Amino acid sequence: MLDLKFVRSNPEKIEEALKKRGGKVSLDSFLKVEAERRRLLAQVETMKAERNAVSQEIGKMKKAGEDAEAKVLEMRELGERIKAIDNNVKELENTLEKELLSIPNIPNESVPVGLTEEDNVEVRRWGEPPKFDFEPKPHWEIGEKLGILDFERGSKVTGARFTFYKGLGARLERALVNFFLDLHTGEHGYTEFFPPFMVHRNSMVGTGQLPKFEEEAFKVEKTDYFLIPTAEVPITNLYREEILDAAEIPLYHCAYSACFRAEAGAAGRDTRGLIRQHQFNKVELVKFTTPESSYDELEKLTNDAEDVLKKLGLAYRVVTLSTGDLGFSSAKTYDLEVWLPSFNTYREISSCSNFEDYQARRANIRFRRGPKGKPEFVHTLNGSGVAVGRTVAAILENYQQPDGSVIVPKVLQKYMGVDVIR
RNA sequence: GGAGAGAUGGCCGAGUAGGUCGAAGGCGCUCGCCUGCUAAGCGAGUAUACGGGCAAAACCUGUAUCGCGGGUUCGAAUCCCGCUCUCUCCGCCA
Repeated sequence: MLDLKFVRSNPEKIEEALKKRGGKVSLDSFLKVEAERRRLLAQVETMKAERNAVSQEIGKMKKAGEDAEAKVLEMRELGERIKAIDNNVKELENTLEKELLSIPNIPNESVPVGLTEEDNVEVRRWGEPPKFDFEPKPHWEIGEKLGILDFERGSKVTGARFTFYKGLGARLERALVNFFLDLHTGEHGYTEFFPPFMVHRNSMVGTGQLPKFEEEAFKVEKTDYFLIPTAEVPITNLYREEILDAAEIPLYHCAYSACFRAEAGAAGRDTRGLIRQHQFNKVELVKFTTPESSYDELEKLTNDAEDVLKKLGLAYRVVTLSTGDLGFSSAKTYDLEVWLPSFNTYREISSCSNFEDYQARRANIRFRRGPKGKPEFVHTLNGSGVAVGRTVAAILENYQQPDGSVIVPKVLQKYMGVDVIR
């Protein structure tokens, strides 16, 4: 959410930013409503001031045994008018809040301007895509053949885009979760959390999934709970409505969670394999920082995620998302894309973003620089560290052998207990 | 799921026959004084949001906030209704 005062005084900046994102939005009506709100607010607050003063007088008069009936009647009538205007103001505020919650974040200056992912800018590459002297297979074929992935039974038991992992497949998934968490807690300084997998509506609003993208989320019937689409939601909302000490931040948190996504509008895309599931596992990195350090922290966070792929020996590249491809709440995002032989291209496996104070304002997460400091909004960041299912896909495809077996990357061998899946 | 108790400022904690309570007191914290050092002591200050004044900061001023929402009333931390959460006991359960 953007600062109302900022919107009020810089509407052209916001309109420009929205345009860069590919929307065309005018703030004219918003500003008109906002001006009306302030007009009415000033009016009703003056009336309340009078009521407070006179009510106090009435109290004194009654105590003194005087007749205050005339003033009581007067105030009764004033009260009616106050109530009417109050309702009016509340209505306008609801309208404004709804609008405000639907305005995306303003992209950072350094974000390349463009309307699609074609306009994303590659920042760097690491590693060499493997060369095969045989026709490499897609991971779903490798997995099925090895008997470690069962897509058909996933569909039978639950539905499309759900999968069973079996044997060393299940173990590989678990090994990756442990490896990711051990790496981030052991070498990168993150504190591990295990969050709830459901959150209430306000938390979803806090990180920006709601109100605009409700059709993307799974709602739990008979409750106000949603299945989390990422651990970003519970972890970022950890400190909602809190004021942190400056000495406490930056906070580095990481968490494993299952992630649930309706993938509305993705029909027909990536229908095979592990790339796009309704349920997948992910280890998420979340940071709470000061405003002045958040962009340095974004670089570090991205490096932390990259370290996972380096240690696994998977070729990847880093791209800066263009304004048009940027997520709703993000000011700047780097995507890590891992090489997938069957796609003959790089595919997203991690997304690392700086939200600046956009989520912090929605979730009301602040910090204080000192005993006399005014509360300020923190900056929040997060990134996948990394998506587990897609990593399984990448390992199966990049480490496949002519005989259909798959070599286990060195760092995973102690978790797997074997060095080859066959 | 049943019964009961509770929710007040950074923390603890007073405050119900409704009025001068944004809220006593204590702790903590900040600044100053005092004191060989430390500790102790003394004094002052110490919530947030949204408006208005101001180019802006400082500052001044108004409104709102005693879990959340609504109601009664000239006036609500105090009365009424609904909800949420916490604690205790019982039941159930991995």
